[in-house]
Amino acid sequence: MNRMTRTFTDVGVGIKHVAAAAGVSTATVSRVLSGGSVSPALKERVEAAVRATGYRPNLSARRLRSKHSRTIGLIVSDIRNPFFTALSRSVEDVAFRADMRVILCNTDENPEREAMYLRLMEEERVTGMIIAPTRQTADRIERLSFDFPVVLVDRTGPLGTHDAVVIDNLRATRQLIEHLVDLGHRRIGGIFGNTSSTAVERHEGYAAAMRNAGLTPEARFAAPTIAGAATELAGWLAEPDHPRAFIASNGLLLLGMVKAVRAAGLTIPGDVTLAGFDNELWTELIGSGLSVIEQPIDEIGQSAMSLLFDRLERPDAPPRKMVLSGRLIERDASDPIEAAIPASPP
Amino acid sequence: MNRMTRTFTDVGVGIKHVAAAAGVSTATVSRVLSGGSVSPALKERVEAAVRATGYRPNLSARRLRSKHSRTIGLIVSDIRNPFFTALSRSVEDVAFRADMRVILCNTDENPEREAMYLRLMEEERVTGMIIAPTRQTADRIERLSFDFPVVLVDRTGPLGTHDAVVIDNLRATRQLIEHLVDLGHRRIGGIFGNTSSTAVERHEGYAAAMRNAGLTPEARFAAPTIAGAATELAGWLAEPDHPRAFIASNGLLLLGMVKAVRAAGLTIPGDVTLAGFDNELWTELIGSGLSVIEQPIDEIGQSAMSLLFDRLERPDAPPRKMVLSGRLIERDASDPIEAAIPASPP
DNA sequence: TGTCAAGATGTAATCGTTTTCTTAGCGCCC
DNA sequence: GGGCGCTAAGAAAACGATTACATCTTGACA
Repeated sequence: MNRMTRTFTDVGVGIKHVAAAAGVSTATVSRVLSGGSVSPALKERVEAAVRATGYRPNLSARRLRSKHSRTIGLIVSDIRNPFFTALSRSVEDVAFRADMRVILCNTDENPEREAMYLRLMEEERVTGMIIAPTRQTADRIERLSFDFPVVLVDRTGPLGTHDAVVIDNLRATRQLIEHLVDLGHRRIGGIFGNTSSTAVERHEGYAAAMRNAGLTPEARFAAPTIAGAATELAGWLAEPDHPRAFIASNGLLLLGMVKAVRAAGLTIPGDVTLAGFDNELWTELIGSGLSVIEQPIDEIGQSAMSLLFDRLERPDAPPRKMVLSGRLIERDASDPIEAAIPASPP
Repeated sequence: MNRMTRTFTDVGVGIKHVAAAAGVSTATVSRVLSGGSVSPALKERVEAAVRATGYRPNLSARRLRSKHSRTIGLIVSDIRNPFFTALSRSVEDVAFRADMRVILCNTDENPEREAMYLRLMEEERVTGMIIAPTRQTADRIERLSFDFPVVLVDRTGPLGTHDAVVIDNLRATRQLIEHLVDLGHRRIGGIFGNTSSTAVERHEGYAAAMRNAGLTPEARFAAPTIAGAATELAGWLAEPDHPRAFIASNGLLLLGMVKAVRAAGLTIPGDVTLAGFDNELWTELIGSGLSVIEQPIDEIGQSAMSLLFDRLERPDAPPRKMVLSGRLIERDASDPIEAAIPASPP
């Protein structure tokens, strides 16, 4: 026990040692461990030997032989985005309960990193992969064929080759716009991410809803980060005739917008009303003037895992796209600024 | 290519196919792939064969034979806590650059889950493990010996058997208290988590700093969650003679406290001043009356990985404890309430 | 009582790599 | 020109489990 030199080169006990200790064959040990049929007597002896030797099965060997990795690859584009954090937690939780592990891959919206991680998934022979890809990579993935189920989350490609879980972005954006219109806003700017299909859809929903209401869309695009949105909105607010309401295509952008508003010395909802996606904890703190679409993140993660498991059982079933819906959380500016003012063209 | 039935049972090409395609032995292929010495001619042929066959090395087989898993186990207690999110990102980033993968383990401060994940780390034969354990598990870990380096982050045990990266909690808490005292506060309550060594240290620092200033500590403990702190503080605020300043031992608790204050119809910094740990993005939004200790999270993650790599090279060096320091970010209540009022015993 | 099926156990092949060992070839030096 | 060392390459062992297959025991049933 008190080795004077540690070496970290595993010289641990293997299944052979256990077998020897229990006086049985390795096959029997294996069967005890994986629930094969063995007599109670032997089973007990083996279990005792396992305890006595402190045996830990070597998962690499097990995987190599059994061809089951019991591993889920989770590839997210920005783990600092609370949406993906919550998603990770949800996926990890399901995996844990299914006795599977999760390899965490963070790509920072970088297609090169995505590509490397895709390759890793193949080399790991993962049981399945859950990924929120950039637009670029989504296209690639849809053209590629994998030896394991792939589930796209939050983001999809145009082809729909793989299973997917998304929310109804068009509907959600429409709700958001209608809400702002109800409040009396006529000019509503939008800042959207420039890397994801989700941002694209939300932009489309925004544009459609605006036109539907007889209003003119004013959209700008930014890197999907706090700083990206803050810079973009700061510039916008510096323009003489800027809108008094804005929406953002995700929580990070929304926070960036709040910061920009504050930095410009303006108040919410006094000067500016905001709205956007993700019911992040801090949004509640703003109090009024910041309505959001809450996404059912836990359900997204759980659904993704379900789709994945289903797919393992029916590899040839047609791909399923699961569309969940967001929930509008109204945190109104009680006294909207432009309520009485007629709409003016940009 | 257009298989009519997908099966997900890997029948992929192995190193043998590549070897055959290139007209060489598997040993040569292996050497090409891992940078052994082969003639340029063969090397080229092998690389062509790899490309042509779409060969993906089987990592399980590789690990089994080579005994290097190139895998880091990361065990955090609550991935939804932005501190751990940032830590994960940092660790993942270093791992990625070192061509290693990260297994994500979230324990929800649950010792049973921690135990299962510890076992998993052994079975995975990880290269190393980075863990933020509960107090209970920290004690266990310190008594246990592992076949791989273990680095404790954020939290430690009393024995110091393993490498660790922490911040100077006593100093940080002292800074926090001194700052509040400078602002004129005499009664400062504290809410601390009840699962981590970190919370304990911060409580000790708090108590010491208070006594040092001739003040009476008033500490309470709660589950380290938003709800935990919110409930605790709500009750506290309902008491007739409660403090007007509070500190929290982490960001989650701090947010819970903000919510409780708001829910009680009180204002920050008007009625209550808060302070605590973790410079989370939302804290800035409060503006005034909420000072925080910013932790160098990226550096913590990077240092943990460094300690781990160092340990691999010198297994027998004495354990190192790396103590980083937090930075006080003052967001003052400019006009502290009790400034002119003499201290009153609780 | 003999046959057969079913269940328990052991033997040995196997998974896909890396690595050790061997051999072949080549240049160098005395 | 023979011995020596060095490098490139292949053959085969090894990694540690699972599992196909063979063997043996036992009980049921005709």
